[in-house]
Amino acid sequence: MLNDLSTTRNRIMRAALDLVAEDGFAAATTAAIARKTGLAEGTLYRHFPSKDELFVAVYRQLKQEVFESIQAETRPDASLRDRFGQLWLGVWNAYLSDAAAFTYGQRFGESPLAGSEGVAHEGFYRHVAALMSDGKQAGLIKPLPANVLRAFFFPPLISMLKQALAGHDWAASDIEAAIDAAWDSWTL
Amino acid sequence: MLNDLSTTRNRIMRAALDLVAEDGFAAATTAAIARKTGLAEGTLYRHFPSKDELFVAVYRQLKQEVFESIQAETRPDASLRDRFGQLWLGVWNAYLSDAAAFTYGQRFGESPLAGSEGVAHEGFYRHVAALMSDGKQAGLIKPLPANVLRAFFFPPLISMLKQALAGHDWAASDIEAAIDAAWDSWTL
DNA sequence: GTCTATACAGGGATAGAC
DNA sequence: GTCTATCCCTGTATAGAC
Repeated sequence: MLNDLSTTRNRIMRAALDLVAEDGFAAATTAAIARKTGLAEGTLYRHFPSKDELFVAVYRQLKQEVFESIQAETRPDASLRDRFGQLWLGVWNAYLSDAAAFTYGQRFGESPLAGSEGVAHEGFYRHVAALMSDGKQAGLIKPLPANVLRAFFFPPLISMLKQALAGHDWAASDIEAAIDAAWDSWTL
Repeated sequence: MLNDLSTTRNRIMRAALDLVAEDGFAAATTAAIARKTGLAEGTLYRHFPSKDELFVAVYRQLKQEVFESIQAETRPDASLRDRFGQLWLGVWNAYLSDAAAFTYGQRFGESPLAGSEGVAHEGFYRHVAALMSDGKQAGLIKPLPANVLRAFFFPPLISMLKQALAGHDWAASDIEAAIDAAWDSWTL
């Protein structure tokens, strides 16, 4: 995620992301970002109007790239259960490949900057919504509100990701079991 | 939570909690805390050695009070399913009664200050562990690692709480359904 | 125990030369 | 586009009187 460092703008964004992931927003000062990129502080303001807007731009880019990465791993013609598993693993793999990006997302989400910003990508919600609606129509999935079902999909996944990125080495069987448990929470 | 305002120390802690909940850690400056309590900035340092230690003290107090509140709502002699539901509702009610305390906990958890600090109360984990172990022995609950099962208990609950405190009005049936879904994710 | 006053550092942001 | 220099503000923390 955010791995194209060919432009100065992108290098600034990546530096901001890494600093926030390492030591939080308080540590991601303009001085620190300038030092990490090798630029002067003044130069940052040629690329972003303010520090806050830089942080928001990073978050938007992050959401977009995670969404694209997940799209690539998903086959819409598979069975419901397989689509469910593919989506779960799509999110899992996307974030597992970039711990700093994951931590940035978590911290941004709890920061006041998140207020105006949507938490997840639009297309992403549509993706999950389609899965739920197909499953309800097939009589497989509980007729519950979308936000109840979502609460049993993403949050447990995020919780396990946090542990993975904190050093926990999940067994493949645990991953499978987690997908099963999520599926059990959704189905009749 | 943190509602005993009889001492200056407690009033400082509550002010810090409220400020962080309202606008994040960056807004909880010594000046803001002093203003909110009606004290002088210098006085804060007669009660806490540093601002960081104040924040940590608030978090510890919070964990302790949530734990006690949950203990009060739990009957150890009930059925497994009932104990499960009581625990779920215990956490739910504890945080629902104090939105600011909940938000403080979330923000603290994503801040670098959380690094050294345990996320949950010790007695709390023991409580959940007993539930799981009894359930596995009874052949009711899946023989999965504790951290997998926990991922399907607290994170969905927290997710629904966040929505509730953001203004969403959950139907009683949704709460019941959520507890059922969590139970389904745990059981064979 | 609480106040006033202040030291000191570090933060975001801008001006203007190159 | 980038750098240097600098402004101005705000933040934490301390000293010392009351």
